[in-house]
Amino acid sequence: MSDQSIDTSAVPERAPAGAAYSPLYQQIKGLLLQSLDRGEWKPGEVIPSEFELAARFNVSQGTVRKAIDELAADNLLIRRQGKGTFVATHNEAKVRFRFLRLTPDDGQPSASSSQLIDCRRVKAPADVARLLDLASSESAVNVRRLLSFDAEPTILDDIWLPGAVFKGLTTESLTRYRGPLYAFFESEYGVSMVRAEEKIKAVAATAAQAELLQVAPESPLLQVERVSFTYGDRPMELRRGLYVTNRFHYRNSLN
Amino acid sequence: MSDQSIDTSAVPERAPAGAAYSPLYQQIKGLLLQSLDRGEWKPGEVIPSEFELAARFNVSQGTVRKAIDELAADNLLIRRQGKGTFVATHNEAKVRFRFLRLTPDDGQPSASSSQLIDCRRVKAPADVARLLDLASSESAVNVRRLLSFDAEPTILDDIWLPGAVFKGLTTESLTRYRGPLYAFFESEYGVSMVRAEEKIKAVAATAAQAELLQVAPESPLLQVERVSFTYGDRPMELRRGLYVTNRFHYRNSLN
DNA sequence: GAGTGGTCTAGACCACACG
DNA sequence: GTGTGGTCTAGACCACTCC
Repeated sequence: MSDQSIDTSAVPERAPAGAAYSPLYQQIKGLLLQSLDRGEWKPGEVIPSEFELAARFNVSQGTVRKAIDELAADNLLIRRQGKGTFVATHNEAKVRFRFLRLTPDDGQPSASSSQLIDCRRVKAPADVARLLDLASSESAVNVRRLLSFDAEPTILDDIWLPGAVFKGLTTESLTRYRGPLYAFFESEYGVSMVRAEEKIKAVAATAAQAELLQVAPESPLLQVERVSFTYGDRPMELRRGLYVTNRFHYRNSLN
Repeated sequence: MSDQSIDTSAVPERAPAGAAYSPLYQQIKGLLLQSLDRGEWKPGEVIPSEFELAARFNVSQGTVRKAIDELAADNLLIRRQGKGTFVATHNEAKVRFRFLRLTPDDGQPSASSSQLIDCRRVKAPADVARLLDLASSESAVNVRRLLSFDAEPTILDDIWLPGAVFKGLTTESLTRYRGPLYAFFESEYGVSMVRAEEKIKAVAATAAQAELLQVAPESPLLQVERVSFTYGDRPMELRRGLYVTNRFHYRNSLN
């Protein structure tokens, strides 16, 4: 239990003159993030107990606790009293609506289905390359799909992924998978989406969009551009969605 | 410094058999919330130091600290190292954009101006009464205004307030005030907005709306319905906004 | 009962603001 | 220097889960 080989200079030095001061628990948080990033513990798995981690890093349990507290607040870890601390995953029911903010105006549940329109591999367009931090010559995967709720077409998604990371992604593998796309990315490509930024506008439907979504051309649609990030704030997905908001709305909480 | 008259049963009992268990720091948080609600400390003021509060409530400083931590995480309090803990206010620069999520597509700043269209006192319509928890016979204040950025009309707001709370509110007092509306509510009516829920849709501009916003009729607009809450989750404002999103977008972060 | 996270305490020391 | 919040520690005990 003692004499771990991790070390990294046992008791981290405090601000070596002129350097940026960083509290111990922040450093521990950084080390935990590294472990998560490199996949030492996979989504859904338990991480070592607080006392184990405290021994590994040569700090007190309370300091580890504070580091984990912050990671749990960011939804990267999930604490379960009596059981342990787990790596967050996009498979849990409570998290399913963390990224999808569109909800029915009345009542809650509705049967959803996804129809794949297209999946191709192309050189990344300039705007996509910029948002995903890709070199202009790199390849990208483009997925287009239509989501329906209660058999009503509601969301038209145009998704872009870095080709270098999502290697084996094909129409076939996508069609076979059941469940949230982000859970698919986790289990198949080890890519965990941790955070996202959205930019929302109101736009008029083009003829092609109107036909797919079964609304009148020029109908107002909610346009949602989302960039999702993995550990280390690396952009990993660009998703441009068009939402029909006749019977649905985008919900948001301001704190 | 000792022998405070607050008491409330010195050391709170732990779960008196079958009762819901509540940690000490949560109870302290509740007491602090009560003090905030009743205005013991006003927005912008310092609250007593952690040690003072610990003495008052007969708990350790660490326990008070955890209670304050949560209130600070909810943006009700603001900690300033070396100075003290302050009651949050809507006057600070960092908080100005906590509720207004509309930002220019490029660049940051822009001159904003507010034009008051209307301010009247009426019996609350059914839908407004329901959202603001008013009896159907109660009065409400309805404010309409047009916000412009760089002299371009951008936001058309339709605001509803409970008449019983906002007694002296008139066109005149509104016009006189400079700064955010929520700061005005704080200083003039002691109403602090603490949290809000928004429902967003894309809609087509009516003729009247189009004229005010100087866009073509049937133009797509972002419709944002916001309900704001004070302490104790009491709804205190209903705001229906229409945003022109040609050069602006609604930004959101998903965690 | 053993192990895990959750609460509470007490005390020491650090970083920061202000007179 | 004094007072405030911020960090870190060590130890005790509670609540929950699983065997």
